[in-house]
Amino acid sequence: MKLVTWNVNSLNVRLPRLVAWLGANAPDVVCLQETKLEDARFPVEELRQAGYASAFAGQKTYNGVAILTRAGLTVTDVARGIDGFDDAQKRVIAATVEGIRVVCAYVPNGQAIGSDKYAYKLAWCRAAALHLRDAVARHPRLAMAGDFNVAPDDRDVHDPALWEGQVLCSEPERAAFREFLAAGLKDSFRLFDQPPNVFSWWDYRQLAFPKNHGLRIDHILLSEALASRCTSSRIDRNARKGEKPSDHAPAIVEIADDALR
DNA sequence: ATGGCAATGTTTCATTGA
Repeated sequence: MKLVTWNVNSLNVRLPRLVAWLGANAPDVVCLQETKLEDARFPVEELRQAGYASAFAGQKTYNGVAILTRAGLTVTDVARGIDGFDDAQKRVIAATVEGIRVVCAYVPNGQAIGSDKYAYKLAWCRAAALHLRDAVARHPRLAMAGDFNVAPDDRDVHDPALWEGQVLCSEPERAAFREFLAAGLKDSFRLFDQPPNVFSWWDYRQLAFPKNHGLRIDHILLSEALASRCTSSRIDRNARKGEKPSDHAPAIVEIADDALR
């Protein structure tokens, strides 16, 4: 199974790029963030023609998440939001695909240390980690994929001194990320030897992408049962190139078929 | 010290993102 997460920064704008990428990469499951579309405007038919079924939870302008599954895969138990956490923002959708629980998450950005949005981010992460513990207990084969808006450690930052203590890199955010791992998950990217300076997001400004001034903030976390059967984890930097890219690149894992069902 | 860029709707600017 090939599982992907991609913050598309507006599905309306990025649909042609997404459809082209699906055709070239043939993933089985795709977690999307920042669709920025109300459910009534979700491009169900266009994606169906591209060979994918859609489950989604969206809103106008901000946020919005979706899980796409290759036609023919069995999808059950679609759930939206975090149990016990009342949140108007559409940031979580989960579904069971071929026996694997897939949680698609768009963690709040946090804006600035000490801001209301930063407090919301930390509260959101606490609630999500709590919920995750139950979810992993119920679903031994679980993948949490999304835009975590946290660079877990300095290897994930192009200039750690510049970013030290800043939002996306602050210690409370990194501790929140470790709480996700403590729920019983592994950062799939670090299951493998990786080259240095691999990132998933680059600012649109200041030629950040050509200079590779990026952060690795998009992650696929795997429960033990899936981590042990994961054969690769990488980021498709090429998807950040060309006209009208998202500022994020997709992260991709492959899981051996014997982990399914 | 600050803005740089992109997307959206409140649209010819303000807000948000990261």
